[in-house]
Amino acid sequence: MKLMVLDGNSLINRAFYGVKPLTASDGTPTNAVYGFLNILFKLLADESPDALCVAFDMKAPTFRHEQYEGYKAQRKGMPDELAAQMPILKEVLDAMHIARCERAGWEADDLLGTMAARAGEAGWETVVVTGDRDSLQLITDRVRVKLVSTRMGQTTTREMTPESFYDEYGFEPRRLIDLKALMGDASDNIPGVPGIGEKTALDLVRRGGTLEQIYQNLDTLELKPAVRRKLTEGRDMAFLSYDLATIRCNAPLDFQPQDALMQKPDEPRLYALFVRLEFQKLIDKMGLSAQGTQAAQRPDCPMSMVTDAGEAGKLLDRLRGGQPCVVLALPDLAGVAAACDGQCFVALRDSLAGYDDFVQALFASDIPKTTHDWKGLYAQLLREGIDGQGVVFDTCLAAYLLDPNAGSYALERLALSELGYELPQSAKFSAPDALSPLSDRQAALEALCAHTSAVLALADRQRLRLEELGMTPLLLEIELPLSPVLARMEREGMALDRGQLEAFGRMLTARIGELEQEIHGYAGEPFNIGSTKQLGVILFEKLGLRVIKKTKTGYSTDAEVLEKLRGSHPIIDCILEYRTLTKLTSTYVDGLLKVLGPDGKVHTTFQQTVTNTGRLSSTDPNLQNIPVRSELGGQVRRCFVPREGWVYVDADYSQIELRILAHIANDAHMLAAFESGEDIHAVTASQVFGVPLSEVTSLMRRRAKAVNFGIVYGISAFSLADDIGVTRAEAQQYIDAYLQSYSGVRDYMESIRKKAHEDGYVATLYGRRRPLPELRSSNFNLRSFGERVALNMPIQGTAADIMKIAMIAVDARLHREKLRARLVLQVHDELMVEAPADEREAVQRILEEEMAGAASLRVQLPAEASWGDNWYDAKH
DNA sequence: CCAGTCACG
DNA sequence: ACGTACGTGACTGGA
Repeated sequence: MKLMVLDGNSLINRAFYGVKPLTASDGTPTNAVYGFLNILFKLLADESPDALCVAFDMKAPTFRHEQYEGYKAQRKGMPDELAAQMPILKEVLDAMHIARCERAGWEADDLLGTMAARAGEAGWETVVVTGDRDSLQLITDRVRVKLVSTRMGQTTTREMTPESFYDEYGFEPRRLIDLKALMGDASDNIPGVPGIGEKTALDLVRRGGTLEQIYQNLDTLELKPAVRRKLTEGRDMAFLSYDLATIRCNAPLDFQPQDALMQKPDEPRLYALFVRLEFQKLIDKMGLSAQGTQAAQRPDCPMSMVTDAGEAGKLLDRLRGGQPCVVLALPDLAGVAAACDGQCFVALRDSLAGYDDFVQALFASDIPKTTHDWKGLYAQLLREGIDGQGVVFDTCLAAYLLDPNAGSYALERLALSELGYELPQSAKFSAPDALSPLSDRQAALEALCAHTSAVLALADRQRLRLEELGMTPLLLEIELPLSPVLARMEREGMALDRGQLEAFGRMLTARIGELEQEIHGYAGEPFNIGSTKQLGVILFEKLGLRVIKKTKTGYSTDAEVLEKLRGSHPIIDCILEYRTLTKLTSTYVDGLLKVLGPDGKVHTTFQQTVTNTGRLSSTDPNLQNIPVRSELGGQVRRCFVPREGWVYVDADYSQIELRILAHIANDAHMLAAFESGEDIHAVTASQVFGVPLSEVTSLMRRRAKAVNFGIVYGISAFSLADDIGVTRAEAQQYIDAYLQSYSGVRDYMESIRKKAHEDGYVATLYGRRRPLPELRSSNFNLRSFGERVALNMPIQGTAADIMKIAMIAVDARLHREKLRARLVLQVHDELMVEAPADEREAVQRILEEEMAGAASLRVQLPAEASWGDNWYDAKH
């Protein structure tokens, strides 16, 4: 039988510092509880113990060792955000029916030791879980200790047994007490022997054994005189420290391991708790539901079926000019639901004569409508040949604007977190067979109505919030009008020359085969080159190459490492080429062929609610990362071809991010540099290196370019040095010189940091926000990350806003001028249009004008258009 | 399902 | 003294 005991304080501490700040909507911090539970679930999965108990420290009314008053007196109090989560964790554990253990005046590790001892007497084995190395002294044949550490949300546990302990320390676990008695422990306020540090203490314990023995043999042990003197003088301290360091296994517990047997959780109670804490992932994972709880009641929403043309007409009249109604559609537009005034009307294609007319009148009109995922609905309408209009609000886009960090905007989730009630799964009505005669049609329609009315309630709340935050224009003038543009781009797609791509693939495959032979030859054995684990063994163990960098799981073999190993073995060049080629085949050749449709085109999906900065992203396939930087990679772009007689017209912004930085920082020098039309990196080089523009070398320019990038990303000397291969001091000099020249940028960097700390968020020129809970973290790394983001997001985000404005304008102008040309792609600072050859010049002009004209800043935002018969040529 | 790697801006 | 650049998505191998 197996007992698992957890050090609650230690683990929640690790979780708090290791998991990025999370709060429920009401501001309750939840990250530590969340992190703790994740650790707990992982442990349960790994160990499946028969019994489980979590121990907590409890402050003693008086100090435990009054002889030494300093003890624990100065241990730093925990931060408020952590303290607030302790009672929550205990509540969760209670709801999970997990035993807890605390005793006034006893620390968690004493309780762990005591429980482990009792379990041992009862013939059980014990797994002690903690983040604290002190507990390693508890290790015996029956007691293992798992050491947990968490960083950046990743939890790693290391298991320590008597053997592994000995391997690491060179003595038995119990001797850890003697070690600490000698060297002390600042974090636990154990004084130790003054003047004895880790090195000496380790040596003493390895050679001398217990503290007792060391002092008995003080005269015979071979010791430096100074050490002998310190030991003699520090004798009292040593024995006091020994007591302090000893985990006491005699806490007054009447504990038997059977008392802590695993039990089923109180599901309704746990569900309610998790809803309050907004732990949707855990709710899903544990399959919890509201059964029997009093979650907020979903308001009733009476459903009426629209079954004849007369009713349909009356409904349309009622909707015209009224408050915006919520519209949701079934797959293939098999039915639509429209909700207003707490009522839900449903029309189905198979039960309403004149359904198509009704749908047309509803959607291709200015009847004011609210949607949830307007891009998706617009695409559905397009497939039916309807040009959707009149959408004045979208709860999915609004939720994204209100919290771009949230990750998912599924209605079920939003209803739970914003409205406090549970919604039936949308699969109930959106599954392919939801309306088939075999299914519960009534249930499906009721679920649809429930969703519709949730959108109605959600929209009311979001409207106010957006207004308060000044983001209404962002929704109404940018995101909402962009959705149809994106939907049409996706539908348009881009044609691929299948034959050419396949031929390229065959060429790559042939070469990959050769390389594989060669690599296996060098290695002296066949192995899987794609496995970093196997590759690491070959390179660093068999061939004995230098280890440059490690990952948390083993040797690093990334391109940067291999680049440094170049020349030390011919296998390296082969591996680099192998990597490049396999990447090309698997991701680009095979990957694109896999999603190439029967129409000979790939149709990407533009994600409008994914990034934290306001950019778009592209999936299935991702067309925003098609190779361009390498010659060979360019072959893939050559396979993207417009239809016969058409061309691709491509335009990109020149240095949009640096220009936006110049504007936001209002930096006179940088503005002047752009005004002059000179090459910005060269100008920067001239400033940083203090040479006339004409004497800037290509090396200087390259370094200055890296500085410019660094500034936009929230620079540090360390990373810059790493990037351009100079010393850290040199990199710092460059940065200093840069900030001296561009003092406006320097001031901006200072003021945006300050403002971000004060406000807890940053924003773009157009008011798009990114909350930065990281800035309130007591974790240095997280906080630094927050500060870099604070610098970068306004720049990257403003560029994204401007590009979106340009897309809407380009699209509108192509239509207005009755051109056949259509937008097909956006790659952050680049737009591509497919145009009939005779529209080419007009389209070039439109792209350049609308992109440059999308914003008026203190700098121009020039865009340059070019064209070609394939994507590669269009860009050059 | 995660880690490592690498493609893009 | 910390450990480092911002934003994405797809593929592979291996728990």
